[in-house]
Amino acid sequence: MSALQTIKGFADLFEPESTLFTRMEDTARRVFGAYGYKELRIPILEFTELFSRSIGTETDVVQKEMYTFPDRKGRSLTMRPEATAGIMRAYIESGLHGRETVSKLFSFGPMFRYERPQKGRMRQFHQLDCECLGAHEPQADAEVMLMLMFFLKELGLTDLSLELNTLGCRECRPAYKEALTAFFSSLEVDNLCEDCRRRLNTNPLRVLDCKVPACKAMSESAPRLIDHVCGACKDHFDVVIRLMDDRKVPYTLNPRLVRGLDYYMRTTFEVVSTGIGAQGSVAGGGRYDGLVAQLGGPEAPGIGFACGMERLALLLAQQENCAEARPDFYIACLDERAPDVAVAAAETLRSKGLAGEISFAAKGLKGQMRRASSLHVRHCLLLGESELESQTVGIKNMDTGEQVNISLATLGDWAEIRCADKACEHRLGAGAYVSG
RNA sequence: GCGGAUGUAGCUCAGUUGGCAGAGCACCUGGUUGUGGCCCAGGGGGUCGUGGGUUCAAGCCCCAUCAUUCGCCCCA
Repeated sequence: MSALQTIKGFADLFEPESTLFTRMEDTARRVFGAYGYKELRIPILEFTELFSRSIGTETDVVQKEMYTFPDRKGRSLTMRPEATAGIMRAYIESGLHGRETVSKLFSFGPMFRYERPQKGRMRQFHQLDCECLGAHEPQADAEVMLMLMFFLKELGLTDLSLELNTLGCRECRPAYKEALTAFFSSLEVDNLCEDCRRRLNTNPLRVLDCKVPACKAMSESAPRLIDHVCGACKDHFDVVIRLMDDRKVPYTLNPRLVRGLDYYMRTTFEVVSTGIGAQGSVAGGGRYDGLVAQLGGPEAPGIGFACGMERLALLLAQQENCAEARPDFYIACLDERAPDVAVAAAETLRSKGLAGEISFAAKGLKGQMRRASSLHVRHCLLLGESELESQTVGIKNMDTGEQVNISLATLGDWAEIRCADKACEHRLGAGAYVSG
Protein backbone atom coordinates (compact mmCIF):
# COMPACT_ATOMS: atom_id res chain seq x y z
CA MET A 1 0.00 0.00 0.00
CA SER A 2 1.42 3.34 -0.96
CA ALA A 3 0.21 6.89 -1.35
CA LEU A 4 1.88 6.97 -4.73
CA GLN A 5 -0.10 4.32 -6.51
CA THR A 6 -3.68 4.04 -7.67
CA ILE A 7 -6.16 2.04 -5.67
CA LYS A 8 -6.58 -1.49 -7.02
CA GLY A 9 -9.07 -1.48 -9.85
CA PHE A 10 -8.85 2.29 -10.33
CA ALA A 11 -7.04 3.58 -13.39
CA ASP A 12 -5.64 6.79 -14.85
CA LEU A 13 -6.70 7.17 -18.44
CA PHE A 14 -4.03 8.70 -20.65
CA GLU A 15 -3.97 9.04 -24.39
CA PRO A 16 -5.09 7.32 -26.47
CA GLU A 17 -7.70 5.84 -24.13
CA SER A 18 -8.89 9.24 -22.94
CA THR A 19 -9.53 10.24 -26.55
CA LEU A 20 -11.55 7.08 -27.07
CA PHE A 21 -13.71 7.97 -24.11
CA THR A 22 -14.29 11.46 -25.46
CA ARG A 23 -15.23 9.98 -28.79
CA MET A 24 -17.75 7.64 -27.17
CA GLU A 25 -19.31 10.51 -25.26
CA ASP A 26 -19.52 12.73 -28.35
CA THR A 27 -21.08 9.93 -30.40
CA ALA A 28 -23.53 9.18 -27.60
CA ARG A 29 -24.72 12.78 -27.41
CA ARG A 30 -25.20 12.90 -31.16
CA VAL A 31 -26.96 9.54 -31.59
CA PHE A 32 -29.07 9.56 -28.43
CA GLY A 33 -29.96 13.20 -29.08
CA ALA A 34 -31.32 12.19 -32.48
CA TYR A 35 -33.79 9.91 -30.66
CA GLY A 36 -34.90 12.69 -28.32
CA TYR A 37 -32.80 11.74 -25.29
CA LYS A 38 -31.70 14.52 -22.92
CA GLU A 39 -28.49 14.37 -20.92
CA LEU A 40 -28.83 14.00 -17.17
CA ARG A 41 -25.95 14.30 -14.73
CA ILE A 42 -26.53 12.62 -11.42
CA PRO A 43 -24.45 12.35 -8.24
CA ILE A 44 -21.99 9.58 -7.64
CA LEU A 45 -23.04 9.18 -4.01
CA GLU A 46 -26.56 8.16 -3.01
CA PHE A 47 -28.19 6.81 0.12
CA THR A 48 -27.49 3.09 0.29
CA GLU A 49 -31.18 2.28 0.52
CA LEU A 50 -31.77 3.50 -3.05
CA PHE A 51 -29.63 0.68 -4.41
CA SER A 52 -30.76 -2.08 -2.09
CA ARG A 53 -34.40 -1.29 -2.87
CA SER A 54 -33.96 -1.16 -6.65
CA ILE A 55 -31.18 -3.59 -7.52
CA GLY A 56 -32.35 -6.21 -5.05
CA THR A 57 -31.09 -7.16 -1.59
CA GLU A 58 -30.18 -10.67 -2.67
CA THR A 59 -28.00 -9.71 -5.64
CA ASP A 60 -24.22 -10.04 -5.50
CA VAL A 61 -23.90 -6.37 -6.40
CA VAL A 62 -25.70 -5.26 -3.25
CA GLN A 63 -24.49 -8.05 -0.99
CA LYS A 64 -20.76 -7.88 -1.58
CA GLU A 65 -19.73 -5.41 -4.25
CA MET A 66 -20.79 -1.96 -3.10
CA TYR A 67 -18.56 0.79 -1.75
CA THR A 68 -20.69 1.60 1.28
CA PHE A 69 -19.70 3.75 4.25
CA PRO A 70 -21.26 6.07 6.80
CA ASP A 71 -21.02 9.84 6.41
CA ARG A 72 -20.18 12.13 9.31
CA LYS A 73 -23.70 11.91 10.66
CA GLY A 74 -23.80 8.14 10.48
CA ARG A 75 -26.03 7.84 7.40
CA SER A 76 -25.16 4.98 5.08
CA LEU A 77 -23.97 6.20 1.68
CA THR A 78 -22.98 4.17 -1.38
CA MET A 79 -20.94 5.03 -4.43
CA ARG A 80 -23.24 4.16 -7.30
CA PRO A 81 -22.68 0.65 -8.72
CA GLU A 82 -24.91 1.46 -11.71
CA ALA A 83 -26.85 4.44 -13.02
CA THR A 84 -30.46 3.34 -13.37
CA ALA A 85 -31.34 3.71 -9.69
CA GLY A 86 -30.02 7.26 -9.54
CA ILE A 87 -31.84 8.24 -12.71
CA MET A 88 -35.07 6.83 -11.29
CA ARG A 89 -34.54 8.79 -8.10
CA ALA A 90 -33.94 12.01 -10.08
CA TYR A 91 -36.97 11.31 -12.26
CA ILE A 92 -39.25 10.88 -9.27
CA GLU A 93 -37.75 13.62 -7.11
CA SER A 94 -37.86 16.23 -9.86
CA GLY A 95 -41.48 15.51 -10.70
CA LEU A 96 -40.52 15.09 -14.34
CA HIS A 97 -43.19 12.42 -14.70
CA GLY A 98 -45.87 15.05 -14.08
CA ARG A 99 -44.69 17.31 -16.89
CA GLU A 100 -44.31 14.84 -19.75
CA THR A 101 -45.71 11.40 -20.48
CA VAL A 102 -42.52 9.98 -21.91
CA SER A 103 -39.09 10.95 -20.57
CA LYS A 104 -35.92 9.94 -22.37
CA LEU A 105 -32.74 10.40 -20.38
CA PHE A 106 -29.13 9.43 -20.87
CA SER A 107 -26.18 9.73 -18.57
CA PHE A 108 -22.62 8.59 -18.33
CA GLY A 109 -19.83 8.52 -15.81
CA PRO A 110 -17.93 6.35 -13.36
CA MET A 111 -19.55 3.48 -11.45
CA PHE A 112 -18.02 1.53 -8.57
CA ARG A 113 -18.07 -2.14 -7.71
CA TYR A 114 -15.69 -3.90 -5.35
CA GLU A 115 -14.80 -6.82 -7.62
CA ARG A 116 -11.59 -8.61 -8.51
CA PRO A 117 -10.19 -6.66 -11.49
CA GLN A 118 -9.49 -8.39 -14.77
CA LYS A 119 -9.61 -7.56 -18.45
CA GLY A 120 -12.61 -5.33 -19.10
CA ARG A 121 -13.54 -5.13 -15.45
CA MET A 122 -12.39 -2.40 -13.10
CA ARG A 123 -13.56 -1.33 -9.67
CA GLN A 124 -14.11 2.13 -11.04
CA PHE A 125 -15.58 1.65 -14.47
CA HIS A 126 -17.61 3.82 -16.80
CA GLN A 127 -21.03 3.31 -18.27
CA LEU A 128 -23.24 5.01 -20.80
CA ASP A 129 -26.80 4.73 -19.66
CA CYS A 130 -30.11 5.32 -21.45
CA GLU A 131 -33.54 5.18 -19.89
CA CYS A 132 -36.89 5.57 -21.62
CA LEU A 133 -39.59 6.19 -19.02
CA GLY A 134 -43.36 6.34 -19.34
CA ALA A 135 -43.75 4.06 -22.37
CA HIS A 136 -45.02 0.52 -21.96
CA GLU A 137 -45.41 -0.10 -25.70
CA PRO A 138 -43.22 -2.70 -27.44
CA GLN A 139 -42.26 -0.04 -29.96
CA ALA A 140 -40.27 1.60 -27.18
CA ASP A 141 -38.39 -1.66 -26.58
CA ALA A 142 -37.52 -1.92 -30.24
CA GLU A 143 -36.45 1.71 -30.51
CA VAL A 144 -34.12 1.42 -27.53
CA MET A 145 -32.38 -1.58 -29.05
CA LEU A 146 -32.23 -0.04 -32.50
CA MET A 147 -30.69 3.07 -30.98
CA LEU A 148 -28.09 1.04 -29.13
CA MET A 149 -27.08 -0.83 -32.27
CA PHE A 150 -27.02 2.41 -34.26
CA PHE A 151 -24.75 3.96 -31.64
CA LEU A 152 -22.35 1.01 -31.80
CA LYS A 153 -22.37 1.13 -35.57
CA GLU A 154 -21.56 4.85 -35.51
CA LEU A 155 -18.54 4.01 -33.37
CA GLY A 156 -17.45 1.64 -36.11
CA LEU A 157 -18.27 -1.52 -34.15
CA THR A 158 -20.17 -4.04 -36.21
CA ASP A 159 -18.81 -7.43 -35.19
CA LEU A 160 -21.21 -7.71 -32.27
CA SER A 161 -24.20 -9.88 -31.61
CA LEU A 162 -27.46 -8.82 -30.03
CA GLU A 163 -29.04 -11.39 -27.75
CA LEU A 164 -32.69 -11.16 -26.90
CA ASN A 165 -35.06 -12.75 -24.42
CA THR A 166 -38.21 -12.11 -22.44
CA LEU A 167 -38.42 -12.65 -18.72
CA GLY A 168 -42.18 -12.48 -18.36
CA CYS A 169 -43.89 -10.28 -15.80
CA ARG A 170 -45.04 -10.38 -12.18
CA GLU A 171 -48.08 -12.38 -13.31
CA CYS A 172 -46.35 -15.19 -15.17
CA ARG A 173 -42.82 -15.37 -13.82
CA PRO A 174 -43.65 -16.86 -10.39
CA ALA A 175 -45.38 -19.80 -12.08
CA TYR A 176 -42.37 -20.32 -14.32
CA LYS A 177 -39.99 -20.18 -11.39
CA GLU A 178 -42.00 -22.92 -9.73
CA ALA A 179 -41.97 -25.02 -12.87
CA LEU A 180 -38.21 -24.53 -13.14
CA THR A 181 -37.59 -25.42 -9.51
CA ALA A 182 -39.79 -28.50 -9.90
CA PHE A 183 -37.89 -29.51 -13.03
CA PHE A 184 -34.46 -29.36 -11.40
CA SER A 185 -35.71 -30.98 -8.20
CA SER A 186 -36.98 -33.91 -10.23
CA LEU A 187 -33.44 -34.52 -11.50
CA GLU A 188 -30.27 -35.28 -9.59
CA VAL A 189 -29.85 -32.00 -7.76
CA ASP A 190 -26.42 -33.12 -6.57
CA ASN A 191 -25.14 -32.86 -10.12
CA LEU A 192 -25.62 -29.11 -10.02
CA CYS A 193 -22.70 -27.00 -8.89
CA GLU A 194 -22.62 -25.59 -5.40
CA ASP A 195 -23.69 -22.14 -6.59
CA CYS A 196 -26.62 -23.51 -8.53
CA ARG A 197 -27.95 -25.52 -5.59
CA ARG A 198 -28.05 -22.23 -3.70
CA ARG A 199 -29.57 -20.40 -6.68
CA LEU A 200 -32.33 -22.98 -6.90
CA ASN A 201 -33.74 -21.42 -3.73
CA THR A 202 -32.81 -17.77 -4.18
CA ASN A 203 -33.15 -17.20 -7.93
CA PRO A 204 -33.74 -20.34 -10.03
CA LEU A 205 -33.53 -18.37 -13.28
CA ARG A 206 -29.81 -17.88 -12.74
CA VAL A 207 -29.24 -21.62 -13.01
CA LEU A 208 -30.00 -21.27 -16.72
CA ASP A 209 -27.15 -18.79 -16.90
CA CYS A 210 -24.55 -21.05 -15.26
CA LYS A 211 -21.45 -21.88 -17.26
CA VAL A 212 -20.54 -25.11 -15.47
CA PRO A 213 -20.87 -27.90 -18.10
CA ALA A 214 -22.91 -30.18 -15.85
CA CYS A 215 -25.41 -27.42 -15.08
CA LYS A 216 -25.55 -26.43 -18.73
CA ALA A 217 -26.34 -30.00 -19.69
CA MET A 218 -29.08 -30.30 -17.11
CA SER A 219 -30.76 -27.04 -18.09
CA GLU A 220 -30.67 -28.11 -21.73
CA SER A 221 -34.10 -29.72 -21.45
CA ALA A 222 -35.46 -27.34 -18.81
CA PRO A 223 -38.81 -25.71 -19.47
CA ARG A 224 -38.40 -22.56 -21.50
CA LEU A 225 -39.64 -19.23 -20.26
CA ILE A 226 -41.01 -18.29 -23.67
CA ASP A 227 -43.43 -21.23 -23.39
CA HIS A 228 -44.66 -20.15 -19.96
CA VAL A 229 -45.18 -16.40 -20.28
CA CYS A 230 -48.71 -15.04 -20.17
CA GLY A 231 -50.59 -13.91 -23.25
CA ALA A 232 -49.85 -10.22 -22.71
CA CYS A 233 -46.10 -10.85 -22.40
CA LYS A 234 -46.13 -13.13 -25.43
CA ASP A 235 -47.93 -10.50 -27.53
CA HIS A 236 -45.53 -7.83 -26.35
CA PHE A 237 -42.49 -9.88 -27.24
CA ASP A 238 -43.91 -10.87 -30.63
CA VAL A 239 -44.25 -7.23 -31.61
CA VAL A 240 -40.69 -6.47 -30.46
CA ILE A 241 -39.34 -9.32 -32.56
CA ARG A 242 -41.41 -8.35 -35.58
CA LEU A 243 -40.08 -4.78 -35.41
CA MET A 244 -36.49 -6.00 -35.19
CA ASP A 245 -37.09 -8.29 -38.16
CA ASP A 246 -38.62 -5.42 -40.12
CA ARG A 247 -35.53 -3.31 -39.56
CA LYS A 248 -33.35 -6.29 -40.50
CA VAL A 249 -31.28 -5.92 -37.34
CA PRO A 250 -29.75 -9.32 -36.65
CA TYR A 251 -30.30 -10.82 -33.20
CA THR A 252 -30.19 -14.17 -31.47
CA LEU A 253 -32.97 -15.42 -29.24
CA ASN A 254 -31.28 -16.59 -26.07
CA PRO A 255 -33.63 -18.29 -23.61
CA ARG A 256 -30.79 -18.38 -21.08
CA LEU A 257 -30.28 -14.64 -21.08
CA VAL A 258 -31.08 -13.62 -17.53
CA ARG A 259 -30.28 -10.26 -16.01
CA GLY A 260 -28.42 -10.02 -12.76
CA LEU A 261 -30.46 -7.19 -11.36
CA ASP A 262 -33.88 -7.92 -9.87
CA TYR A 263 -35.86 -5.13 -11.46
CA TYR A 264 -35.86 -6.46 -15.03
CA MET A 265 -38.98 -7.99 -16.64
CA ARG A 266 -40.25 -8.81 -20.13
CA THR A 267 -37.74 -7.73 -22.80
CA THR A 268 -34.09 -8.22 -21.90
CA PHE A 269 -31.12 -7.93 -24.19
CA GLU A 270 -27.37 -7.97 -24.23
CA VAL A 271 -24.72 -7.06 -26.78
CA VAL A 272 -21.84 -9.51 -26.79
CA SER A 273 -18.40 -9.47 -28.35
CA THR A 274 -15.89 -12.27 -28.65
CA GLY A 275 -12.94 -9.92 -29.03
CA ILE A 276 -12.19 -8.84 -25.48
CA GLY A 277 -11.73 -11.94 -23.37
CA ALA A 278 -13.99 -13.34 -20.74
CA GLN A 279 -15.91 -10.16 -20.05
CA GLY A 280 -17.58 -10.19 -23.45
CA SER A 281 -20.79 -8.38 -22.78
CA VAL A 282 -20.46 -4.73 -23.74
CA ALA A 283 -24.02 -3.58 -23.15
CA GLY A 284 -27.08 -4.94 -21.43
CA GLY A 285 -30.52 -3.79 -20.55
CA GLY A 286 -34.20 -4.48 -20.47
CA ARG A 287 -37.64 -3.47 -19.31
CA TYR A 288 -38.33 -2.59 -15.69
CA ASP A 289 -41.98 -1.58 -15.45
CA GLY A 290 -42.39 -1.92 -11.72
CA LEU A 291 -39.23 -0.13 -10.62
CA VAL A 292 -40.40 3.47 -10.43
CA ALA A 293 -43.42 2.55 -8.34
CA GLN A 294 -41.33 0.25 -6.19
CA LEU A 295 -39.14 3.24 -5.31
CA GLY A 296 -42.16 5.28 -4.29
CA GLY A 297 -42.83 7.01 -7.60
CA PRO A 298 -45.81 6.83 -9.94
CA GLU A 299 -46.74 3.75 -11.96
CA ALA A 300 -44.32 4.55 -14.77
CA PRO A 301 -42.99 1.80 -17.01
CA GLY A 302 -39.44 1.97 -18.28
CA ILE A 303 -36.83 0.37 -20.47
CA GLY A 304 -33.16 1.11 -20.80
CA PHE A 305 -29.64 -0.17 -21.07
CA ALA A 306 -26.12 0.33 -19.80
CA CYS A 307 -23.04 0.19 -21.94
CA GLY A 308 -19.56 -0.59 -20.58
CA MET A 309 -17.16 2.06 -21.82
CA GLU A 310 -13.93 0.26 -20.89
CA ARG A 311 -15.08 -2.75 -22.91
CA LEU A 312 -16.02 -0.59 -25.87
CA ALA A 313 -12.62 1.09 -25.60
CA LEU A 314 -10.92 -2.32 -25.81
CA LEU A 315 -12.80 -3.00 -29.04
CA LEU A 316 -12.12 0.45 -30.46
CA ALA A 317 -8.42 0.14 -29.69
CA GLN A 318 -8.31 -3.09 -31.71
CA GLN A 319 -9.51 -1.28 -34.79
CA GLU A 320 -6.73 -0.37 -37.15
CA ASN A 321 -8.22 2.93 -38.17
CA CYS A 322 -6.82 5.01 -35.35
CA ALA A 323 -4.60 7.58 -37.04
CA GLU A 324 -3.01 10.07 -34.72
CA ALA A 325 -3.36 13.73 -35.61
CA ARG A 326 0.03 15.24 -36.45
CA PRO A 327 0.99 18.57 -34.93
CA ASP A 328 1.87 21.20 -37.51
CA PHE A 329 4.96 22.62 -35.89
CA TYR A 330 7.66 22.37 -33.28
CA ILE A 331 9.82 25.37 -32.56
CA ALA A 332 13.37 24.32 -31.74
CA CYS A 333 15.22 26.84 -29.60
CA LEU A 334 18.96 26.72 -30.28
CA ASP A 335 19.89 29.92 -28.50
CA GLU A 336 19.22 31.13 -24.97
CA ARG A 337 17.29 34.12 -26.27
CA ALA A 338 15.08 31.95 -28.50
CA PRO A 339 12.39 30.73 -26.06
CA ASP A 340 11.05 34.27 -25.58
CA VAL A 341 10.69 34.67 -29.33
CA ALA A 342 9.25 31.17 -29.67
CA VAL A 343 6.40 31.84 -27.23
CA ALA A 344 5.20 34.76 -29.35
CA ALA A 345 5.75 32.94 -32.64
CA ALA A 346 3.79 29.91 -31.46
CA GLU A 347 0.89 32.12 -30.41
CA THR A 348 0.84 33.62 -33.90
CA LEU A 349 0.75 30.17 -35.50
CA ARG A 350 -1.98 28.92 -33.21
CA SER A 351 -4.11 32.01 -33.76
CA LYS A 352 -4.08 31.11 -37.45
CA GLY A 353 -5.28 27.59 -36.64
CA LEU A 354 -2.10 25.54 -36.53
CA ALA A 355 -1.28 23.17 -33.68
CA GLY A 356 2.14 22.68 -32.16
CA GLU A 357 4.52 23.43 -29.37
CA ILE A 358 7.91 24.92 -28.56
CA SER A 359 10.95 23.87 -26.64
CA PHE A 360 10.97 25.87 -23.43
CA ALA A 361 14.70 25.51 -23.02
CA ALA A 362 17.48 26.08 -25.53
CA LYS A 363 19.27 22.87 -26.44
CA GLY A 364 21.53 21.45 -29.13
CA LEU A 365 20.29 20.91 -32.65
CA LYS A 366 20.61 17.15 -32.50
CA GLY A 367 18.36 16.77 -29.49
CA GLN A 368 15.88 19.26 -30.88
CA MET A 369 15.53 17.42 -34.15
CA ARG A 370 15.05 14.17 -32.31
CA ARG A 371 12.28 15.76 -30.30
CA ALA A 372 10.65 17.07 -33.48
CA SER A 373 10.84 13.60 -35.00
CA SER A 374 9.32 11.89 -32.02
CA LEU A 375 6.42 14.35 -32.02
CA HIS A 376 5.76 13.51 -35.70
CA VAL A 377 5.41 17.20 -36.49
CA ARG A 378 5.09 18.39 -40.08
CA HIS A 379 7.47 21.31 -39.67
CA CYS A 380 10.34 22.10 -37.38
CA LEU A 381 11.01 25.80 -36.90
CA LEU A 382 14.62 26.58 -36.08
CA LEU A 383 15.49 29.57 -33.92
CA GLY A 384 19.24 29.85 -33.62
CA GLU A 385 21.71 32.67 -33.23
CA SER A 386 21.79 33.63 -36.89
CA GLU A 387 17.99 33.55 -37.17
CA LEU A 388 17.65 35.82 -34.16
CA GLU A 389 20.21 38.25 -35.61
CA SER A 390 18.32 38.47 -38.90
CA GLN A 391 14.83 38.26 -37.37
CA THR A 392 14.02 35.17 -39.43
CA VAL A 393 13.08 31.58 -38.74
CA GLY A 394 14.19 28.45 -40.55
CA ILE A 395 11.25 26.24 -41.44
CA LYS A 396 12.16 22.66 -42.17
CA ASN A 397 9.62 20.34 -43.73
CA MET A 398 10.10 17.13 -41.80
CA ASP A 399 8.72 14.94 -44.58
CA THR A 400 10.71 16.30 -47.51
CA GLY A 401 13.70 17.74 -45.71
CA GLU A 402 13.32 21.03 -47.56
CA GLN A 403 14.10 24.14 -45.61
CA VAL A 404 13.20 27.77 -46.19
CA ASN A 405 14.02 30.86 -44.21
CA ILE A 406 11.28 33.42 -43.78
CA SER A 407 11.02 36.67 -41.88
CA LEU A 408 9.48 36.41 -38.43
CA ALA A 409 7.17 39.26 -39.44
CA THR A 410 5.58 37.13 -42.16
CA LEU A 411 5.12 34.00 -40.02
CA GLY A 412 1.37 34.63 -39.81
CA ASP A 413 1.09 34.66 -43.60
CA TRP A 414 2.95 31.37 -43.82
CA ALA A 415 0.57 29.87 -41.27
CA GLU A 416 -2.46 31.01 -43.25
CA ILE A 417 -1.13 29.35 -46.37
CA ARG A 418 -0.44 26.16 -44.43
CA CYS A 419 -3.98 26.18 -43.07
CA ALA A 420 -5.52 26.68 -46.49
CA ASP A 421 -3.48 23.75 -47.78
CA LYS A 422 -4.92 21.53 -45.14
CA ALA A 423 -8.45 22.86 -45.05
CA CYS A 424 -9.90 19.37 -45.25
CA GLU A 425 -7.98 18.07 -42.24
CA HIS A 426 -9.13 18.10 -38.67
CA ARG A 427 -7.77 21.02 -36.71
CA LEU A 428 -6.39 21.25 -33.21
CA GLY A 429 -7.28 17.70 -32.28
CA ALA A 430 -10.96 18.21 -33.03
CA GLY A 431 -10.91 14.73 -34.49
CA ALA A 432 -7.82 12.93 -33.43
CA TYR A 433 -9.09 9.79 -35.09
CA VAL A 434 -10.43 9.29 -38.58
CA SER A 435 -13.01 6.56 -38.92
CA GLY A 436 -12.61 4.00 -41.63
C1' G B 1 -14.13 -14.90 -1.93
C1' C B 2 -11.19 -18.97 -5.14
C1' G B 3 -7.27 -20.44 -8.86
C1' G B 4 -3.05 -19.65 -12.51
C1' A B 5 0.91 -16.46 -14.36
C1' U B 6 4.29 -12.42 -13.57
C1' G B 7 7.46 -8.62 -10.47
C1' U B 8 15.50 -7.65 -12.53
C1' A B 9 18.00 -0.24 -15.49
C1' G B 10 13.32 5.08 -17.55
C1' C B 11 10.84 1.08 -21.31
C1' U B 12 10.81 -4.24 -23.32
C1' C B 13 12.99 -8.29 -21.29
C1' A B 14 17.51 -12.21 -20.80
C1' G B 15 20.01 -14.30 -16.52
C1' U B 16 22.41 -21.85 -17.31
C1' U B 17 22.96 -27.31 -12.01
C1' G B 18 23.03 -21.28 -6.57
C1' G B 19 29.35 -18.38 -7.79
C1' C B 20 31.49 -10.44 -9.50
C1' A B 21 24.17 -7.59 -12.25
C1' G B 22 23.24 -8.21 -18.33
C1' A B 23 21.22 -6.97 -23.56
C1' G B 24 18.20 -4.00 -26.83
C1' C B 25 15.74 0.58 -26.94
C1' A B 26 15.74 5.40 -24.50
C1' C B 27 18.85 9.24 -22.20
C1' C B 28 23.74 12.23 -21.68
C1' U B 29 28.87 13.47 -23.70
C1' G B 30 32.24 13.34 -27.75
C1' G B 31 33.43 11.97 -33.02
C1' U B 32 31.65 11.53 -38.21
C1' U B 33 27.84 13.58 -41.54
C1' G B 34 26.40 20.21 -45.25
C1' U B 35 20.97 20.61 -40.30
C1' G B 36 17.70 15.34 -37.27
C1' G B 37 16.68 9.59 -38.49
C1' C B 38 22.57 5.98 -40.17
C1' C B 39 27.47 4.90 -38.13
C1' C B 40 31.65 4.96 -34.22
C1' A B 41 33.55 5.77 -29.13
C1' G B 42 32.45 6.81 -24.18
C1' G B 43 29.00 7.70 -19.94
C1' G B 44 25.14 7.94 -16.23
C1' G B 45 21.93 5.14 -14.11
C1' G B 46 19.68 -1.41 -10.09
C1' U B 47 17.75 -1.73 -2.12
C1' C B 48 16.93 -7.88 -8.49
C1' G B 49 8.72 -5.85 -5.45
C1' U B 50 9.08 -6.22 0.21
C1' G B 51 10.25 -9.06 4.85
C1' G B 52 12.12 -13.43 6.82
C1' G B 53 14.67 -18.42 6.22
C1' U B 54 18.39 -22.23 4.11
C1' U B 55 23.69 -21.70 2.47
C1' C B 56 30.66 -20.27 2.79
C1' A B 57 27.69 -17.88 -1.11
C1' A B 58 20.66 -16.39 -3.20
C1' G B 59 18.11 -12.61 -8.88
C1' C B 60 17.84 -18.21 -8.75
C1' C B 61 15.89 -22.70 -3.36
C1' C B 62 11.89 -22.38 0.99
C1' C B 63 8.04 -19.42 3.80
C1' A B 64 5.30 -15.02 4.20
C1' U B 65 3.60 -10.47 2.23
C1' C B 66 2.42 -6.60 -1.37
C1' A B 67 1.54 -5.37 -6.39
C1' U B 68 0.36 -6.40 -11.55
C1' U B 69 -2.23 -9.55 -14.80
C1' C B 70 -5.47 -13.54 -16.86
C1' G B 71 -9.41 -16.66 -15.44
C1' C B 72 -13.61 -18.46 -11.81
C1' C B 73 -17.59 -16.00 -9.52
C1' C B 74 -20.44 -11.83 -10.78
C1' C B 75 -21.60 -8.16 -14.17
C1' A B 76 -21.75 -3.64 -18.53
